[in-house]
Amino acid sequence: MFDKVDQKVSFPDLEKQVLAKWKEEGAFQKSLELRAGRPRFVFYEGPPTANGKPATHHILARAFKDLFPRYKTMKGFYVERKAGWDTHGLPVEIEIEKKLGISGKFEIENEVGIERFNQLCRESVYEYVSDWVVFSERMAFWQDYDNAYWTLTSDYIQSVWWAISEMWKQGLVYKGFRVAPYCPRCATPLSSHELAQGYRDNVPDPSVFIRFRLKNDPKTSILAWTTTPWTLPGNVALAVHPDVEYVKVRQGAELLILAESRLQVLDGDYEIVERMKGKDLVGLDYEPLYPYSIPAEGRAHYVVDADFVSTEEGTGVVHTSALYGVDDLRLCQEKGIPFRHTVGLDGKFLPYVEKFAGLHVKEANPLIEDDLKSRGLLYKAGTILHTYPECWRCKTPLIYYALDSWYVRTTERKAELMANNAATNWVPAHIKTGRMGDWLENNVDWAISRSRYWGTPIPIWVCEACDEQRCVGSAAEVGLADDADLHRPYIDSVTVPCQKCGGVMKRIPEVLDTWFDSGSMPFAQRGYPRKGKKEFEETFPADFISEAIDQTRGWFYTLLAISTLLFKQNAYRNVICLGLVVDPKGKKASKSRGNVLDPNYLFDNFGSDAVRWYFYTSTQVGENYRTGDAALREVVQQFFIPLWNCYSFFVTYARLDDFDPSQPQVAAGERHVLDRWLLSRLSGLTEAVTKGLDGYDANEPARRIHRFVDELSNWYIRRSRRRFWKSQSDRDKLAAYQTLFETLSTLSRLMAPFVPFMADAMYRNLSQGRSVHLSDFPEPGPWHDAQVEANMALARQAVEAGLAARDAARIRVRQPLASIALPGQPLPEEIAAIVRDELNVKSLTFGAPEVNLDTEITEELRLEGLAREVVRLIQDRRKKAGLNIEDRIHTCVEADGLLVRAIEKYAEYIKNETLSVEIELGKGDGCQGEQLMLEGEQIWIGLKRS
RNA sequence: GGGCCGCUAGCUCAACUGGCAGAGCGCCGUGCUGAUAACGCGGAGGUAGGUGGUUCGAGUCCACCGCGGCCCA
Repeated sequence: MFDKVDQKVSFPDLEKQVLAKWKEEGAFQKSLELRAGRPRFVFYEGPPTANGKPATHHILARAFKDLFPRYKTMKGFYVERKAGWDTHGLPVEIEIEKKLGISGKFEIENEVGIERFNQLCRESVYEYVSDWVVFSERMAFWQDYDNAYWTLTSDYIQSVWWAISEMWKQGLVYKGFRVAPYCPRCATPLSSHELAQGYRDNVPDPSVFIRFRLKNDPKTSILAWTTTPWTLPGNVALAVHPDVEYVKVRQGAELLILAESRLQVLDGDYEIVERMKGKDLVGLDYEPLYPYSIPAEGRAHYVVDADFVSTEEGTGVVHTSALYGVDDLRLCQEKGIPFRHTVGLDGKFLPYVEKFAGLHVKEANPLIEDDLKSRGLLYKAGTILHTYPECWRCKTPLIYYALDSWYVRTTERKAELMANNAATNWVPAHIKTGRMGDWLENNVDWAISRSRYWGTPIPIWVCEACDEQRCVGSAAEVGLADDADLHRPYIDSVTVPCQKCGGVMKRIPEVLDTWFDSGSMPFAQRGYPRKGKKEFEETFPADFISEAIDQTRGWFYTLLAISTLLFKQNAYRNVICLGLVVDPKGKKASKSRGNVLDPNYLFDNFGSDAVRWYFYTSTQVGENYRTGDAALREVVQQFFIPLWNCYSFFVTYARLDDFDPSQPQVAAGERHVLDRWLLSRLSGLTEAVTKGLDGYDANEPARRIHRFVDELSNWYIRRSRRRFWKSQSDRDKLAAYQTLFETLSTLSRLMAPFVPFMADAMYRNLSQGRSVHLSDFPEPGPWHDAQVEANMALARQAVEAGLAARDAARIRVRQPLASIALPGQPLPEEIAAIVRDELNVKSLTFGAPEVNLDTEITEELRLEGLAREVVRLIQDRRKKAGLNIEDRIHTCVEADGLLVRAIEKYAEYIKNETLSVEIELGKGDGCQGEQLMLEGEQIWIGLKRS
């Protein structure tokens, strides 16, 4: 016997009940035990940073992360789901700086101390973990939180160390320069994350045009433009675009070279004397502005070609200063141009830049202009307003500045990276060759070091005496216990003897890019290679990962890079790359805009299944989600309520009739055509959902399920209602129950990976309390019947045409008519009967050239129509009186003329339809009733429970 | 500045390889209802972001431009 189902249900409440049951039963654990020893399906959790609260976009990623493991579990795989927490990095540090009311390295090191600072960072990452667990459980994201990996543990850090040491052994780790936005006041580089917080519009800056005199022809100058005169003492080259048109122009006594499309920057008249391509200029030597910028050896101060040169502004010639621009540095490295710093970490010119030594770069700007002007090298100067980054802490304008940095030489393995990417299944597919492929195509060496505190310390020790370098791969190698805290500042004081000269080796001060931590998780989550060798080998690479598109250059890349370098393959075979959650207008959610959706609000108002379903169905994967109340309300109204009503309809009648699902099945061939049709559709649905999920497509399967529920509700159940309702229990009724039971049972299993709560609530009641998540995913039943499906489609078209014809004739459907003729081929009688019933006509013929409805209402038809009206009124009263569906009643009717004749003639019909034991003419004793109008005549209808 | 994605009805989104522009919501009219906070039928609502091109034929392919988003610089 099925439990009673409330037709009015609160989905959020329902979910909480199911959640409680899961906890009580240990459902997740059971689902794992059920598949123990079975082939694995490997999922990797991309660890969220644990020091912030979960937000709505986390529902999106977790919805997809949960879907496929659930599906594969039902398909018989063992799907371990190890949770993970990303615990290091700048966001954590910044939060602590805010809490302490400090900012910058000076205050951290000298006022707080690294020890206390890192202790606070460590504490802060635990702060939100319980929020995350509650959030994830609330949305049915099943994960093993008890065995989560934490990137801050010694085991994890040692695995990461091992990874770096392996790269070191391959000669892939080196020290070089890295240009970053740099705050000279705070003496620290800023991450892109910090940079994004501090752009300011309309910042005034100098705009200067400089003559670079050609060595072999001092009358001719190349004209270059810059907004940072302070970088001019560091000039080492001029860059031109090889394919752009340049011109040499005469102005008075001098000749100037610039891009033809930039001639507008010249003051006064000019005469073009020569044209050339950028590539024709390449190799020309020019007189250096200053003698400071290069070491003694190597060739500098000549024209080079560069693709990044644009002709949108300036002169089409880019002054290149090596250490003060990202492109500049890359170009000089590519071309082998030597360089050295002219400016120190304090933002002041170095002593050997004699003219400007000790001056801050901003102070030096006008002096440099003056100096060049006095030497005749300044063509013109002015001021421009542009958008320029400033330090989010102290509002100091940032400069781009090259710092020492440690790199991994990923460019050396670019071909392998691209091959491994090409072998990976990306969903959507365009990411592979598009965003990801493009990123790899333009791969630059990975800058892995950060001059910060709360991170995995880089395990490189350098000899103070002889500069010998050593990279270690475990704590033991530097004499530490396995469980030692390997963070700063403790690790900073660990020294090792130099094997080369016997001197003292000290660790470099940097910590590791946090992305290196998370990219190491395939092995570091096991503590590999010191531990977990077997587990790692069994679970590498992952079958499936999923995150949002912003991870292309984040986790998706670092997993690929690290695995390619260490294991010569990608760490994942299939990846779903999700779009972003935006507001209903397509704008990114942000606190300042006030358009952030609170996940708990969504869970409480719509239920987490509804939010999940919305993410699966609303748009193609990879697109953005315009998420708001209206979209979720629609999901509930369009899908969840109709589905629930199908289910509650079944349970209501199955209880009344004591339906027993274990009875012998009525053979499919003996069942009503509606049953055969529905089962055929169900079989097709099962096939399509399976195929879709096997291909990592959630969208099409979910949309198909939605369409199926619509057909189930608005065609099968609507047309089958009377079969469940009728009082005699015959084989047809049994077949209807068996069909609907099979359908709901299969449907709940098909839906289980998508909407785990709803599916479990349904399936449990249909299966004596067994969780749907412990069941097998359905296989398509042997019911496929293309003919029945085709005929039913024709029948629905026929109904559509017939109802339109009735509407055009202004005859309501309740009024029976004699006949209708429709175009097309005849349908089998069992299906034609459905059409007749739906159209309420006595006879249906096919083959007419157009729809032909017999609109004549004979007296006999009229009486029958009135009888149906009376039935409707009685039913309406039953409902209003709050009677149960199965209650028998005593009905009293008072009317005249045609109405009485209709009631008398169709008394049996009316009694049968309304469960009236008796129809009494007149206002009988105890009947609650009211006076009504029917077809222009008075009628009094009353009833009482019999 | 570069790359990728998107732009189709008032809103949210469909349409396998080029072949008569669709659905849901909303709106108007109407019908139906003892499963449904529903449902049916009809209707209004589209220069498919813009401009060119390829083609017998373009929402679909190509080029350029615009707007939105993400990433990189």
